[in-house]
Amino acid sequence: MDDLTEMLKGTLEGCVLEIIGSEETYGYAITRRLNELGFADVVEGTVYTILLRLEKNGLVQATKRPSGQGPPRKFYSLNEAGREELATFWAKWEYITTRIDRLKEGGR
Amino acid sequence: MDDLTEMLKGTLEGCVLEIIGSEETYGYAITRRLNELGFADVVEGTVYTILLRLEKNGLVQATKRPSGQGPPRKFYSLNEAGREELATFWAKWEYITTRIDRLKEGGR
DNA sequence: TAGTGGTACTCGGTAGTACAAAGTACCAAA
DNA sequence: TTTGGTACTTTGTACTACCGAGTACCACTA
Repeated sequence: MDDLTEMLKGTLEGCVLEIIGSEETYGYAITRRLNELGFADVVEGTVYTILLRLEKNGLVQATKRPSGQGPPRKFYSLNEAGREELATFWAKWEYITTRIDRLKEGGR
Repeated sequence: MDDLTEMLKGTLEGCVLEIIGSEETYGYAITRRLNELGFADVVEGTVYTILLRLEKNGLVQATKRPSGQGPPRKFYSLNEAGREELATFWAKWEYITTRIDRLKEGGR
């Protein structure tokens, strides 16, 4: 699938939140997860900028831990604000997809 | 529904293409249509910038016609390139929504 | 022991998009 | 004559994903 970047704007951050919400994890693994989900062109730089933004906005908590196979990993988990943000993300997603699908069906 | 702007990036252009594709129409009416579809905060400025972009990229054809109740209207219709772009838009949309819904279901 | 490749994070700059804001202009009705 | 609805344009801004380059740790191997 060719260039999806514009369409991913605003949704990729939510995807990262969802991944973190389901399991405490770190940037490199999140990138791999997104790639295997089908977002093949998402690169590390993108994920890290999202993670730094989430941290700056106080939606996640970060802990650095040694890795055993490379440099130390920075593990992220959602805090209360992050869980709320995730919920509103899914609400928005639901809202938009229903409207657009309605439009697609020639709907009113 | 509060601020959807970031999530609409990349999709709004496709919505406009779809609207034009189903009926030759003009900017002001497209804005109203989007608003009644549920995209309440989309304003005229946004739609006009999209229309100018579509025109610049050679995806639509524009014709100015007198209105009878205001200044002349600029009617848009899709050309062949526009119809192709619309098709790839829906393909991308399908692709992304299935992946994200899969992620949402905790899926893999 | 030097080199290679996989793991892991950071940072500065760029392009694209929706939006805000202000302006222009036409017309009908109060 | 002023208001309000219709209709388009233009300039500037904020936000986001991406690119590219850099740093650094570790295991394996020739």
